[in-house]
Amino acid sequence: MTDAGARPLRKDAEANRRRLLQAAAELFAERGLQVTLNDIARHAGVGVGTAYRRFANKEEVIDALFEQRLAEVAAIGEHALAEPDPWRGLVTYLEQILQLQVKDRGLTDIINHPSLGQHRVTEASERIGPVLNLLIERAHRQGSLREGLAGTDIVFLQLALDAIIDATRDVAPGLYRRYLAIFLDGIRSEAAAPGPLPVPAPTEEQTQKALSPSRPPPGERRRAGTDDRPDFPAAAT
Amino acid sequence: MTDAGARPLRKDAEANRRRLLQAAAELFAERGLQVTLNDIARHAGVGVGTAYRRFANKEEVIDALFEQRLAEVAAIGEHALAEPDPWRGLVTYLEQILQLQVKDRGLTDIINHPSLGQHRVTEASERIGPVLNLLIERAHRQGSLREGLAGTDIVFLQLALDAIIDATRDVAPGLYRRYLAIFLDGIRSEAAAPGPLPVPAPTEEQTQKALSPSRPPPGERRRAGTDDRPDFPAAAT
DNA sequence: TCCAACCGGATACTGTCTATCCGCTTCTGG
DNA sequence: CCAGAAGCGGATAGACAGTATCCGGTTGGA
Repeated sequence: MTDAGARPLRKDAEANRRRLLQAAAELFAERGLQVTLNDIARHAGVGVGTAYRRFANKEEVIDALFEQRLAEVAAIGEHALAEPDPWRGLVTYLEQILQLQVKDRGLTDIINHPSLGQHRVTEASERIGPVLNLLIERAHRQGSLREGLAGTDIVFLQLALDAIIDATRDVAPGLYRRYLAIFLDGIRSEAAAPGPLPVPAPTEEQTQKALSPSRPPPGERRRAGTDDRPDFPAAAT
Repeated sequence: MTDAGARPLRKDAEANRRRLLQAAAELFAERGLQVTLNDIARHAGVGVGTAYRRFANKEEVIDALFEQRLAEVAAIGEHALAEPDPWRGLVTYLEQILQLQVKDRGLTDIINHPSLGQHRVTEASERIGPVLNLLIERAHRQGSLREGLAGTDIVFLQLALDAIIDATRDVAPGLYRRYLAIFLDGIRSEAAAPGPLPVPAPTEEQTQKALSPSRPPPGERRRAGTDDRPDFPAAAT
């Protein structure tokens, strides 16, 4: 469903389309979904007009990329399901998903503030919800999972960790693993003697920084001309 | 520091000032810090001009209220410190802070997206940081706290829980307690056999709703005339 | 009684993002 | 090789949201 359109675009047009998608992926990952279609165009090194001719609006761009992301997530789920040890499967799932989110701010956006997500949230949960439930069920059968824990719990646990990821991405990108470990210990059935945590505790300075708006959270202010680097030579013209 | 100004305001002016502060507190709690000074004025039943004559901008209003909130939080800290059992003290602290946040969206805003907080974050952490450290230290001496856990960890744990609170405030206001329990179990030293969780797992429907932007997260759209209910009769005029 | 202090709220500004338009350029098939 | 359809760039119009001011009219209190 990627590009099997009705009648083929002209060669340059198709190239620009890909260029835009690529730029959008990068920008979404880097800054989140709030980037402008104009931003994307500039980053892709094409005119705004071109962007709007290819995609009616940002929504369409997101849609075009969303499938990919969703597939990735689903793949992680399958992969986790393939893991012979159920508990390890669950852990792997969380680790991988979260790692993906560290690198892709846009993905986190869809999950946390689905302002642009709407129907996509539904789609996502229909796709990965079942996998999650399987993962949980398996772990329950193994007896490794705390009584009463449901698939939906994982979603909220992920949401919680996301907040940490978001706050620390630029300050201490791996810190979330510390709290993931804590979570996991709170989630397993037989409470093994809690081992050492994987990451050292954040310093007070890191903590401060993580809570400070110096990063570009919602409305970043980038100096002009910093992002209009057309990484690729323009197509036509 | 509340109102001991240089020379007293005229009676009506002072009344309006209080009215504005009151309105601001309500609105911040209900909708977060993103409300407009105009919103506040309308909610207070006074003109915008009046609002701007009393406070140069929203910042000033926040400042005027921030001290109160901070004091509340600090009080919770002290209170927790007074608790004879260190572990219970820590738990109490978290429970009470979080409960406060459920009711006050603005408080959460300052912590999570301090776009308007800045220096306030510093102030806050200077004020409650030490208390937190004492709380932790005490628990460590008791031996009830997991090795290596620091005061800063609590901040991030709180941040994580905040995300859940924010997402579920309107759908399942108490749900966060379920995850608090999980957290706590991941944080204590001797892993007691994990008891039942305090709140049932969220249904899939609740989960969906929590992730849906039907609530007013950043840019709510309220129908006109819904909020311009001057709860109090206007002062002068 | 008088006037400095105050009030309301229309409105001018500002900044941000969306989306279109149109003159020029480039592909492509006959 | 050439015509003209398809495409291109980017200035700019428009929509909106939030900020802040101004000024004619009102009020408190010495």
